[in-house]
Amino acid sequence: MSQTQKPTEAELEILKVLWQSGPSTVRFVHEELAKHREVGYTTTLKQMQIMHDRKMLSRKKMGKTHIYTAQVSEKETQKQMLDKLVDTAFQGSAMKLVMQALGNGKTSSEELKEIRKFLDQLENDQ
Amino acid sequence: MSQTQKPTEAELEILKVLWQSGPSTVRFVHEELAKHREVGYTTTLKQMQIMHDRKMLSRKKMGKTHIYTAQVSEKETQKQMLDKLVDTAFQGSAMKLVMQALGNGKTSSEELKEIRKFLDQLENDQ
DNA sequence: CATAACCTACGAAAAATATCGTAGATATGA
DNA sequence: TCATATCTACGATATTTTTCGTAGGTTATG
Repeated sequence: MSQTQKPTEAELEILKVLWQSGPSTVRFVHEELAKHREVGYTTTLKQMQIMHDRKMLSRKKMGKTHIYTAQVSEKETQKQMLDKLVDTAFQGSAMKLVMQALGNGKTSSEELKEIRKFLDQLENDQ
Repeated sequence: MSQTQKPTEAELEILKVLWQSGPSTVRFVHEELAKHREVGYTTTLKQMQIMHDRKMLSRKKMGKTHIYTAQVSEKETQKQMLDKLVDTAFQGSAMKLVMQALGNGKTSSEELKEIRKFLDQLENDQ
């Protein structure tokens, strides 16, 4: 049920691309990464091969290239990272984390409304 | 203004102890860590010495031992880690993160009320 | 067909983290 | 005073993560 392993920094960046854009070639992922930082093509390739070994990515041969697909779910990963953060940095209190997250003023009032609705649902379920 | 560096895994565990218990000796921190996992005393010592070198901890000699104090603030670190998480795993949306954080049903209705109050404040401020 | 433009696989090195052994200093107390 | 316990400092080693060079294959193009 639980995730095999927590992704490293570099792995997460790759997953992020795949989550956003869906199944992709190494080339594509690489170009996305290269927009933000200096990195060699073979670095990205190797990274993705390793992730494939670790079953974090699946792949399928299409002509001469491979199409990679994320095998760890975005939701699961989010949950895992979040739980960990709550535990290590927020002494187990999701509330503290939430307040900190909202406290920077970057969340629009539309989004705040959404959250309110969500709270309503939560309380009804109890 | 911003933090010097993001703490590593092991560093965070040490900081956590110091945040919770205040200025402490290596011995004390070590015993706390050892409650949760196998680790040698000199490992903790070395780790804390390195953190001292990196200015994450200050220290003061008391008799033959040192008393270490966290020099990075809990709030700052939380904020930094959170921002990063929002950015890398939640596509920049604090709302998504918040919902995920609250969605596991572990937050009490008292806490949910608190959050509601907090939302009120936020919206008033706008 | 030759050559350029891609692609993969593989191995290895570099860099960052984490771990621990040993030695020497200082205090404790039998 | 001598043995024991507890610290620190230092240096190495181990482990994990990140990076990239090189070789060899396949496809597209002149």
